[in-house]
Amino acid sequence: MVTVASRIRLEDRECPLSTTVEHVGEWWTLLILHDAFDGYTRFDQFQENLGISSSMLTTRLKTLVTDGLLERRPYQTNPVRHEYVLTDLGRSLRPVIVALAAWGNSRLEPHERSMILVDAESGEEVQPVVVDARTGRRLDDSHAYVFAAGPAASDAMRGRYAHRRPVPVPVAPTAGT
Amino acid sequence: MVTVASRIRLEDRECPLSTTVEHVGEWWTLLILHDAFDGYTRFDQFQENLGISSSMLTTRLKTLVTDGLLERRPYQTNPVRHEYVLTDLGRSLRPVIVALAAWGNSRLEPHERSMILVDAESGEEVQPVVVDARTGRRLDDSHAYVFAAGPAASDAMRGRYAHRRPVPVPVAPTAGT
DNA sequence: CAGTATCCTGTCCGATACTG
DNA sequence: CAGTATCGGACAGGATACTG
Repeated sequence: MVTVASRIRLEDRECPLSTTVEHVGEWWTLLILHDAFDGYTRFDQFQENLGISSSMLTTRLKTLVTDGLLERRPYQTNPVRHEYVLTDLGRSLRPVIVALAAWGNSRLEPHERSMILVDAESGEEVQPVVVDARTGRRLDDSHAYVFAAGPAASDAMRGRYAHRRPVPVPVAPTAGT
Repeated sequence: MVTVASRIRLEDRECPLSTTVEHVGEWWTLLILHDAFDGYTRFDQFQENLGISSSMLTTRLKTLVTDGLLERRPYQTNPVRHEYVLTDLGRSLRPVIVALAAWGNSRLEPHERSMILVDAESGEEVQPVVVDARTGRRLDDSHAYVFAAGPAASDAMRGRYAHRRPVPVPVAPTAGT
């Protein structure tokens, strides 16, 4: 019953991963959001920063507004002009963007990084990591945390996690390749 | 000169966000990775869990192996059979998956969640948040942290962050919609 | 400046059929 | 069981042209 219903039918999936991907799955969506986090609000700013075609930008902005991630509001009235600002919901995606960017950076030496996250006051680079809010422990790649069926899990989802064997995450013996 | 070169040319982008999206941008890629984190390693397991077509699964697995996120290795030899296990690089994507799933869950009441991340021993649900590893402070939607040009930033990237105005993240006055 | 409309291409993806 | 090969549809996205 989702309106857009992207190419694979994710509506009938209950995985929260799919839910998120459904909203930010299009490449440009993420990049536009990133622009928004950088303080940009206007059509031409997005267009210039991203090099996106105007037609695509129109489409993506509409989706973002429809999804409630951006709010479109007039900022002048003679010829009416709109700007696009993050909603609370949109802002809540920040950790996702940060995590995504952090992974990209993690594959580079510090001096190779072209975009970093910094403390707004000190200007010092921050190291984004994902932790458990209660314990502060890193979730990283440790085996200490696993996905599991939640309260609202369907039978299918429960079946998925029925396997739960002793070895949670099989890994390749050596590094990559 | 990237081999796959997905539809929009991301190779010429230096944004770490784009880099990540280039690797996990395809819907199935993320979901396959998620399966791998859940301990699944075999073709038919992926296929059954995800409901993906075999041809697509083949393609995606190949990409994942090529990208160094999964390793394909034989687990039996009479008829040779392969399994797909996470490499170190692949495992390093876990925080990204977790962050993505966490956002999906954040939009639901706890009792509505069908998939959660739990402590493997206690079984207690964990609350994934993104923090600065050095200070432990949450990166959330606060204005305390902003993206900035890194050491390797191109002129374009520097230009992008030259604006840095007093208000880092414009927000909608009220909540959403 | 801030878009909309139209055409076109690439490719993601499912469906189906086939193989050792 | 673990895939490969091929077909076709849907749609993201670029390019271009047009509007107030």
